Amino acid sequence: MDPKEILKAHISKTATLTDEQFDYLFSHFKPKSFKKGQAIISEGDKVDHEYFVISGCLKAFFINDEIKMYILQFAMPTWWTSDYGALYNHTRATISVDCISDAEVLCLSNEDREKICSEIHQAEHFFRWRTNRGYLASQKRLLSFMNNDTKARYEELLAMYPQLYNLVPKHLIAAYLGVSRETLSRLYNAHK
Amino acid sequence: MDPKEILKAHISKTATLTDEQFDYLFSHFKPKSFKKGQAIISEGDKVDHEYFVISGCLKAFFINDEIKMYILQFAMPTWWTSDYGALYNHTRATISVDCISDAEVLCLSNEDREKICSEIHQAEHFFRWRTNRGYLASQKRLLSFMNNDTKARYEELLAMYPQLYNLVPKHLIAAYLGVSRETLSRLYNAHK
DNA sequence: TGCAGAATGTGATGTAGATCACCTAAGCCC
DNA sequence: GGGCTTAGGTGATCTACATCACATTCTGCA
Repeated sequence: MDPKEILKAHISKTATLTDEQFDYLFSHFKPKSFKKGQAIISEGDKVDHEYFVISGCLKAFFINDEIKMYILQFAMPTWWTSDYGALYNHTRATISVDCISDAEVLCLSNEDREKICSEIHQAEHFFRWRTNRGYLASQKRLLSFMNNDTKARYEELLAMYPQLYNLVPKHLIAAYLGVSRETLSRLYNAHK
Repeated sequence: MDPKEILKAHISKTATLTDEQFDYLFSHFKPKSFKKGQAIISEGDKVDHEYFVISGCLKAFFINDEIKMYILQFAMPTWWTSDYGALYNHTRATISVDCISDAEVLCLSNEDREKICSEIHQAEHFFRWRTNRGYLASQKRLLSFMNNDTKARYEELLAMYPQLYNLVPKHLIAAYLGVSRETLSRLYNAHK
């Protein structure tokens, strides 16, 4: 399935666009390919695009002063990612994005998104719902952080994204859960 | 300042509505007053409204199996709150909302919001941006949870909302930070 | 105005998970 | 294909915070 069809199927779940409108919208996306390990956004960069994943897996992460990494999001096909804080506030990137595997993405600039949203009401509708889902997911994860211990969060993650177990090295899963790789290792070796 | 003017000032920061459009939009909001301690949404309720705070302070919270409370959000004037998960997915409330002080709010039904969004492009624009800000705040809080210890999060919270220190009992601040009230107490009594 | 319940402080003790140190196995690259 | 880097496992120790227990205000309201 080609990128255009994937995006079309994705958007048509929440918004009704005519073919002309969709073609117009799609004309603002630039396809791009990346190799495993390649950076898409690095800390300190100027950020002016967001990315829609067609294939592969990205991670959006934050590195703190003690060089510890925290993963905010794994981005799988049909997910969107970027440093949205930097993108919307026109500040430098504090969140980085790179490729866990080879990946194809569609790039959309902040400017183009805003232009399209103001020109096509249904596009604005789509982006409202997309953000909405992100907000709900983020709240849910926050609650899980407060309420559950590491083991419960690990199981929750694997129940939600079983593919991750094989696709993603364990120390990245630890960085998503916010625990040390040692603790995670002990965790799933204990109950087998 | 009356509720209508407060909402108008709030919305006009991100969207441009004509007076007629705003009047139409405003006609869908129902003002309501609550007393300190009163519940607005209780676990298990059917949720069909969201709430815009005019005065007072609300809290949105979750109670887990061990009857421990976690506060997702303090809602101050010009903030919006609800159990958005339940509201958008038409499920029963898992998040509750009640009043920390006497409060006035404007109620907007989910149905009316969607109707207005489809009728007025700029209203949809406003709600996209509102959700966006919520999403960014939620991501920031998640990062803070992973990266900072309790003391840093406590100081961050008070730096952001100095009013809270006097307005809100300490055990609620602990419930927001996700620590026990004992730990919080020891924390700010240590460094004085 | 007096008292019941809520809010807060503080000691003692238990524990999940961090950190450090070191080891093994598996990719990957010239 | 040999060496080097990255991923992963495991023991020992340390620490922030939870939990329990109880004392001490504060506060709203009968």
